[in-house]
Amino acid sequence: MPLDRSLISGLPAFVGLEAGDLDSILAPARSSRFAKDSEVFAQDAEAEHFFLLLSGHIRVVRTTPDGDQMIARYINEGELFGIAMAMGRTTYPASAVAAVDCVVLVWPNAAWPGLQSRVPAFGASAYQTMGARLQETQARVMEMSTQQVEQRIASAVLRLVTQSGRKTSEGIEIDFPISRQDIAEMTGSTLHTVSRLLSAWEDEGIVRSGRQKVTVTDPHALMLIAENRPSRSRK
Amino acid sequence: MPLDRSLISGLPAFVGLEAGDLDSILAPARSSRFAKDSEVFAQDAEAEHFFLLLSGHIRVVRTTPDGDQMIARYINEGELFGIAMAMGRTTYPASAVAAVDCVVLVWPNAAWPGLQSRVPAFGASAYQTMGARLQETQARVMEMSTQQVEQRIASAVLRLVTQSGRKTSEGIEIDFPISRQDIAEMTGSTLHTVSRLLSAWEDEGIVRSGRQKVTVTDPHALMLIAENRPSRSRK
DNA sequence: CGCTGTGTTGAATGCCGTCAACGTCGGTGG
DNA sequence: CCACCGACGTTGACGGCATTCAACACAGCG
Repeated sequence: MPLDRSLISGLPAFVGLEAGDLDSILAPARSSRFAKDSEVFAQDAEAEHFFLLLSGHIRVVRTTPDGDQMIARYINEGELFGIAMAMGRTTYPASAVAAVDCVVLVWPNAAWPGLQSRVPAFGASAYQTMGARLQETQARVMEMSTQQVEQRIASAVLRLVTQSGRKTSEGIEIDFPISRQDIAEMTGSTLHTVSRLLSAWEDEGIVRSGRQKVTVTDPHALMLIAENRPSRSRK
Repeated sequence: MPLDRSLISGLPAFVGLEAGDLDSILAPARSSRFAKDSEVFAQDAEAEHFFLLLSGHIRVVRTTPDGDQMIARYINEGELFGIAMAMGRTTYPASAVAAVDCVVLVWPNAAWPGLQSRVPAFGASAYQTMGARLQETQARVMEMSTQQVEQRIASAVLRLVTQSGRKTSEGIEIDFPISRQDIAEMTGSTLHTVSRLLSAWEDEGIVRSGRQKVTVTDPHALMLIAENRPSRSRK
């Protein structure tokens, strides 16, 4: 049974496309479910598909030859990922793991050239995604070069709540389970340092956090920390 | 007088293109010279052109709001740069400065859509470039997260000599003037640390370096350092 | 009811940035 | 030609930030 075009018609990447275009895009795709903690694709594996996240959250992880891990990014609903082909690669540069139960659209790589010529806006969208990621990544290099750990962690938490936040009665909560270790791997730090800082922020009333859970109650204060502009009453 | 297609016919980005395609590419371009230390474009300026480096070396520099600088990359001969448009940007995310006297081809942004549809290989080449840079940048984030300063600096020097090296009687020399400060800004370090390490390596016979100049005499030893596999006779 | 994954907190170590002083090279102008 | 000056480079001493090491607490699950 073919996929319904309502699946993707609302996505920012595809606004303004006609029904026929949407059908062309969906024709070679199938949808697939991934349970929490299962792997969508593995680093260095032959890239045979590309993906779009319909629902859930996905963690993109890179591992060094000697076993160190880092989280390259989190994928949000509606984003393309695993587009190795658009980057001119034949293998995936990282692994993708479902942070929660996920539903994704999967295309075989072979569909890429046809899609790109038939629906140019689709190719453009992929390149747009790539450009955005290049910018983010460069901003991250800059952060790592010039900022201290506390500022980097504050920035990372802020990015997470703005990109994947959910409003609750207490503040804005990160929408998926995330451990101290995860935040450490995003910021080039250690779970110990992250734990200490989150505890300190909790004492100051900026965040509330628990097991695999972080809620920001005072985003403005966090922003000041991220920009290294100490508010009054900080050491 | 129109530009001659021999200017670009030998570039890896354009191999296999027909004469007509090359002429189409060159038609909207003009060539321009930039003296050493002059600025090709400025960070945050409106992006009105994109560029290809015909000869020389260009330093791409990002500056933070509070004045910290870092070197995002060096552009080598034959590479596209300043392709903000392909990334969906309207301003340049960094400044570009001639590291030596340079000759560049300059296209107005307005030429982009036409070129891309008339010579699809040209657009593909730009996206290829963008993909390569995304990979490099991600590798750099990884490096900064997991490696110590000595390894990062060793990697940076190795990249410089492999991408922009020139063989001399003593070893492979970086082909343009580069200071300790420059290397520090590439690695998120300080000129002091860079100086100390280069001195130490010189004592071990791995490099020879002088004013704005670095020559690697034992690339293999440097590689061992970059991978943190200490050779014998290192502390 | 133990076991595993997660989180907290204290103490010690060490890398590397910061501060400081000096040396050296190359260009420039008198 | 020489004196001066600024940019670049070197080296030592010190100290702070964050990792490392260690021990414990707590939750969820089989």
